[in-house]
Amino acid sequence: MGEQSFTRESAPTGPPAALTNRLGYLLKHAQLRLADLGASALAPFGINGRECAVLIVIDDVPPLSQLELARRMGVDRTTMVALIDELEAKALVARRPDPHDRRRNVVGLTESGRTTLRAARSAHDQAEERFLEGLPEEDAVHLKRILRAVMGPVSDDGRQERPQKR
Amino acid sequence: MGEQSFTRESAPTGPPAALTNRLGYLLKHAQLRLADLGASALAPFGINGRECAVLIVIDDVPPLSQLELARRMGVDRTTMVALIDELEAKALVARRPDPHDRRRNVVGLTESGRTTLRAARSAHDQAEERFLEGLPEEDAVHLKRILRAVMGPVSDDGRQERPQKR
DNA sequence: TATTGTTATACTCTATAACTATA
DNA sequence: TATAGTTATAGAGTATAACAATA
Repeated sequence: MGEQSFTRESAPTGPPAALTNRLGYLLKHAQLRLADLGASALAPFGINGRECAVLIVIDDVPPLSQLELARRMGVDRTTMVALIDELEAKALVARRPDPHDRRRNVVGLTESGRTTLRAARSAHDQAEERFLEGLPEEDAVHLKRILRAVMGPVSDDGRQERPQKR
Repeated sequence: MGEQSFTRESAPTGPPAALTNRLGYLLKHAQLRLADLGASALAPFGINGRECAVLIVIDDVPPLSQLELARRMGVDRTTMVALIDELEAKALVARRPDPHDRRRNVVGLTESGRTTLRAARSAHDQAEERFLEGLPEEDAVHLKRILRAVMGPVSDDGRQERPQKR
């Protein structure tokens, strides 16, 4: 690992306040910390945050092809192929050729996928609670509201109206 | 580019609310958006966010070796070598061998580095304002305060007391 | 023997281009 | 001719291991 020994006078000093007080630094590291907690929470289920997100989308919307799924999530279709490969190898999703258009694969959750998603979601929610622990209840609500506001107007189906990346 | 044509009935629909309402999603995409704005703001100065962060740390703390710099920023020393290489090629920083310990390189800002940092910092601050525009003044303050709170107690010199990553 | 800077290497993540099969 | 899925390849970004110079 990092194996920092700190044998000299140099204590494990972090970045200066000039850096850590910047909004960009705070956002990035808050995100990293939550992602870390989330990854630990999901690990027992053999999935990572990204795979969990795919499961959520598949679960939430009507049956979609890989390409539609990729567009929804803002990743390109080659990335989606690998993602579905992984999830199919874990037997959490299944590809079915669309009988109406044999070029397309419709992707759906398996029974195991549904139960895994339910449990994973709950574990991830607990991680989120740990992330927020120590905050006054109202601050947790504030945080989500403010983040939604800076992300710009979002239509009913969750579509962002500002250009999104990734 | 993405060249998504949407020739069919499928409008450019985004991820469903089941995903976009999660704190992890909001944090990640807020961070991506600010990073994007920041990158655009810094581009005219020929540096990226990470390089700007290095300049800030070099500017803010007493003269440090590459290794100390790397520790401060939570990157490993091989990454710091490449980072300093870049910044030195742009004549923004200079390596000086430490006369007291000839294994070490003390890194400092050049005159050009100082003026560039000043201008870049100001441009980046403006990007941050654009990111927050549309938010009530108090929400912007809330956001920073809440993020600082979830990041855990931070000592005077900016050192985090919880384990940090990256 | 340990530490600093360096280089070479590998690994992850993602994007681009090209191929196939279908339409 | 265009589209969906796939594969191969290349590019960032970052981590690990090994090496030279110095302590």
